Amino acid sequence: MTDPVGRATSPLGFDPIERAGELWSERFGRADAMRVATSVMRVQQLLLARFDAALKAYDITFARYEVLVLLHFSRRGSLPLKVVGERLQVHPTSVTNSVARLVAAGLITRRPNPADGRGALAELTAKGRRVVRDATADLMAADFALSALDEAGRSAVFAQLRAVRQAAGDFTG
Amino acid sequence: MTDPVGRATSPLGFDPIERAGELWSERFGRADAMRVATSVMRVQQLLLARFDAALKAYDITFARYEVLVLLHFSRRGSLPLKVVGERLQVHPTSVTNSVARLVAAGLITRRPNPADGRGALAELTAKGRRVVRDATADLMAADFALSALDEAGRSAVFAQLRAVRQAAGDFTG
DNA sequence: CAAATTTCAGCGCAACTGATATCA
DNA sequence: CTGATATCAGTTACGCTGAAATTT
Repeated sequence: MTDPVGRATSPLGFDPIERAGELWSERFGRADAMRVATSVMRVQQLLLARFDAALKAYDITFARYEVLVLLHFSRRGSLPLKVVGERLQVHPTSVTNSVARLVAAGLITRRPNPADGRGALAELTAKGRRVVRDATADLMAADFALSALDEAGRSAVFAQLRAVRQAAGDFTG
Repeated sequence: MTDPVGRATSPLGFDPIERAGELWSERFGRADAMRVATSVMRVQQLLLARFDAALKAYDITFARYEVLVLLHFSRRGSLPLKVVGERLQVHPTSVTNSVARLVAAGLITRRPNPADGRGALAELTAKGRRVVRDATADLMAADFALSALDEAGRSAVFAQLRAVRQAAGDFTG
């Protein structure tokens, strides 16, 4: 039996990544990069499980929540699907899929883009707007599962990961 | 058209997470937690895409690579499936699946656990050992896609994420 | 007997490929 | 015409649930 975080019911009595790092040093060499990479993988898994659990009350996944937030931020509450894909860095077919499900849930509508006959616009409904606000309040109340980090830690992690993203070509800045 | 990182072909001219943080501050309030959470999600996606691309030469996914590394670290090159699941924090059914595919690829074998008739052992084959070593050399040569981080940055990120993992109940230490 | 280990069938989500329709 | 936008069908990977078989 496991919990929704993909973890055996009883936590390990030691840090598995630290342990892997020790063995890695003995066998392969420097373990610092591997430890960071593995940590990112594991924390992503933990956070996603927490977020999806919190969002279950609104019947949306974290990926769909991100779409709602993006639309909420736009001036008119609507955006071309292309822009959604660019900003959220998701595949066009995934955008199509997310949008279809959000439409089915009554949280957004879609209509042709008057400015470009090829494209479509996704637009928040009143219900969608309520859901973004309520879901966001819940996630913020849970501090995005990051209460273990103080302000300095948050800034540091953000800055370091920003450098990784930039080096990977995510954006030019 | 997108690249395997799920990103539009041309990178954005600004940091989408930083931009989201600004809008978040205006609409919702403190954005520090959201920025860290979103960064972790995005970096995980980037790293995984890089790793999977590097491992494609060996026809394994990163998840399966992790199984091979774990077995390589064990004294006999074999471990009960249960231990594999605990250490890698993956669901029992996912272990079954990974193991089946690694067996099919000739990288491990499985046999009943002599010490516990209920369980099974996964054991590295000679080919599996070669693959772990070669794949590891490739990933280390690529510095796990983390060359943007210096040693202080790596230590900081690891320590901060470790606190998050611990707070989430991943291990007691 | 109850508990542990693993498998199996089936579902959901998301990324990806390749092909296609439509429009700039 | 080309390139861009988006959809659709189909594949794969992986996590999860619920049920079952086997053994402790």
